[in-house]
Amino acid sequence: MPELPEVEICARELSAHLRGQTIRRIETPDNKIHLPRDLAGCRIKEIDRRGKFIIVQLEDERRILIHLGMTGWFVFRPPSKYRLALEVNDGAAYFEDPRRFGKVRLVSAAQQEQLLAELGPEPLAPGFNLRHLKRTGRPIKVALQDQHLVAGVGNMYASEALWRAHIHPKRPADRLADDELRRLRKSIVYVLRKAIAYGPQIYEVQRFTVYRRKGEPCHRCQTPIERLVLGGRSAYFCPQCQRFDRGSPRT
DNA sequence: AACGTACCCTGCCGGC
DNA sequence: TGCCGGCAGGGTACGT
Repeated sequence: MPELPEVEICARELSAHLRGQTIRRIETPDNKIHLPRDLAGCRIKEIDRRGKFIIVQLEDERRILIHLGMTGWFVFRPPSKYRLALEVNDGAAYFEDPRRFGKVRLVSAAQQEQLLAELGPEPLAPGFNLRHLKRTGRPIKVALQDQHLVAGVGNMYASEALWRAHIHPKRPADRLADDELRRLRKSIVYVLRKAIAYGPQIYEVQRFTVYRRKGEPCHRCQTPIERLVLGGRSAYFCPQCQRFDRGSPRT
């Protein structure tokens, strides 16, 4: 499940292969992806990321906005099945996405601005903080995954960051103390940065402390990890380290 | 407005 | 061994 780190790595790889190149041909075998043929001849100026979106900036100020969905990623040699091929003068990028939840669309600069304006702050940008989460009473994990509140955090890194910060996923966001929010902010930045540091190997070297480890021992206290469903999504946590009724961890 | 839920889609897992 | 139902899980659209 691509979240901020995976999307960041994907964007960097795309940049390495496509930046400065001119589009030669676009192929969209998937009937849910539509890109105009006239993109051929257009030069790719820059590739950026905002939240979980990849932004391919074209020379003519149009942008290809890409969301990887759950199973999307790019490869640079033709795979057996792909939803989009972007051929450039020196190479090509192929969009693989078995579950087809990914989205690709061409937008104007103004449309991009409008779409991405609704995203919350970037966790890795300077000045990032979680003070605004005090304005919602939703469970903290649900709030963290709301892209309007924090951009780029999804199910796995939300669980990982909450474990690291000793905070129960169900705690109402508006009842977190200042030091808890501070701890959580640091934990988010830590888990995201660490994942990005893995680089393209991320899918092979991913090591989770709680995510998908139900029943296995907590890395800190050996208590079996538990799973609960929040906002229709799995939350993994250590019932010992992340008490619902106790704000602060024992240090 | 804010929150909960169904849906999209397909690979994979467990049960029989 | 093989089949099959159900689940996971991003975002979004919709109902309350």
